[in-house]
Amino acid sequence: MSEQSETLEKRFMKGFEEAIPDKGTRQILLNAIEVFAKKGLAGTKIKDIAAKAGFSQGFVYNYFKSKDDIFIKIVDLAADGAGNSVQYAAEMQGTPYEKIYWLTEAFLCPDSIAMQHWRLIMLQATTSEAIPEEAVKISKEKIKKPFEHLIPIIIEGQKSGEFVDADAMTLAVTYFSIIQGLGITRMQYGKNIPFPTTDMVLSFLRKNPSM
Amino acid sequence: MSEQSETLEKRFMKGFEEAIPDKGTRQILLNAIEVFAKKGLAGTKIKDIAAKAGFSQGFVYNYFKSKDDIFIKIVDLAADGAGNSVQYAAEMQGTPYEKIYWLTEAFLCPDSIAMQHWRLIMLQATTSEAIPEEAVKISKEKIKKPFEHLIPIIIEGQKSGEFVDADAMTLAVTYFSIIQGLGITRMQYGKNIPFPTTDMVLSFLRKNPSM
DNA sequence: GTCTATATATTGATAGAC
DNA sequence: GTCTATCAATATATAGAC
Repeated sequence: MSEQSETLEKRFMKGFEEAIPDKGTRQILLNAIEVFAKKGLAGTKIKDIAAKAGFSQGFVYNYFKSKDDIFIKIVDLAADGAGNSVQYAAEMQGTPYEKIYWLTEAFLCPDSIAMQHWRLIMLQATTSEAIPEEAVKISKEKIKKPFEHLIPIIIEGQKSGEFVDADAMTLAVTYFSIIQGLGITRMQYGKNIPFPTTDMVLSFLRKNPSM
Repeated sequence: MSEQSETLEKRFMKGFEEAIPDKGTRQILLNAIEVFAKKGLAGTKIKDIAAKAGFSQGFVYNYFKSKDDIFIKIVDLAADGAGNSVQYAAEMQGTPYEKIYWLTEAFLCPDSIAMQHWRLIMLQATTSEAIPEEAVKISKEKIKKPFEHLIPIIIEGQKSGEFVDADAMTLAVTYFSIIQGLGITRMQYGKNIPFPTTDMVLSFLRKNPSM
């Protein structure tokens, strides 16, 4: 499991470095992700980000023209990351269940703190009203991609008889909702809380769950 | 379903009126709940709350001594509300599955916008670092009650053979995580998104799901 | 009771020093 | 390149007017 989710982490970081060539910009973004996730957009002060990145407050403005700008960029990257993860799973070798199993473990891996941070930021972008319009627009647009890649996997599993015959979109919504909820629980209570097995998480999807 | 969840709503409001006898204080709190849920603590300005409640900005300070104070009070009420809901389900007549079925419908009822607002505020209280210490303390303390009331239901269902034989605490964590995730999805996409049936939501819990 | 006006503090963003 | 100093804007909380 850890080997596989390292692959996903690496994939994330590789895409990140390609999208953001400049090292200083990356340094600010990486630190801003964590602060935004923990304090929210309005609760985050430029000083917090700067301090965490090891810069002075004013220096941040050499890289970004505003706090909103940093946030929008992160929402953009996070939305891409979610879509790419599912696409990666869709293109794997294996049965539909194996693909979703792998994806689930990658999403919920307790060592992928970064993944939970991305998700909390996407959560703000989709539930908060105190968010720049462009961030809302981006997240609405890019949220489609995970669904577009997950639904074919679900349909394939239904054809092979592995998965229940409910509406595929409903199952996809359910899947991402459950992932979201469990991811938040991970953030709240950390590593050592009783946590369901991946098989248990996915039992809503399977015709004959093995448990 | 709607009849039953009205009961839960009524229960919420009744407890609320008992806890907050003063009408003006309630008026501010009820409006603050919605604004805090949508904008977060830091993103909410006293002016927003005052405007929504139909007061001037300064007038709010006749009822509360600070913004943090309002937030802390709401966290306290929300945490109680969650615990009371599960307690109410535990004390119902019926099989364990019927109790959890009813609770799930009450939690996820698309007309209970208030319920989703409480949950978003509890989410802030448990994931954000930009939150008054007392709110954190209260939520940590009161989060135990829902578990204390849910676990006996689960164990009862396991004894009767309705539920799977996994660790009861793990099942409870899974249950609340799923509720949390689905509740957020409801907030994000509203009423008209494809949504799982309650039976589907609870299939992780049942030995022989009927679907 | 409720509002208006204001003092005080915080912070986002700029510009100039080193 | 990076920081310090500062301006301008916004918000909290208070206090006094009606």
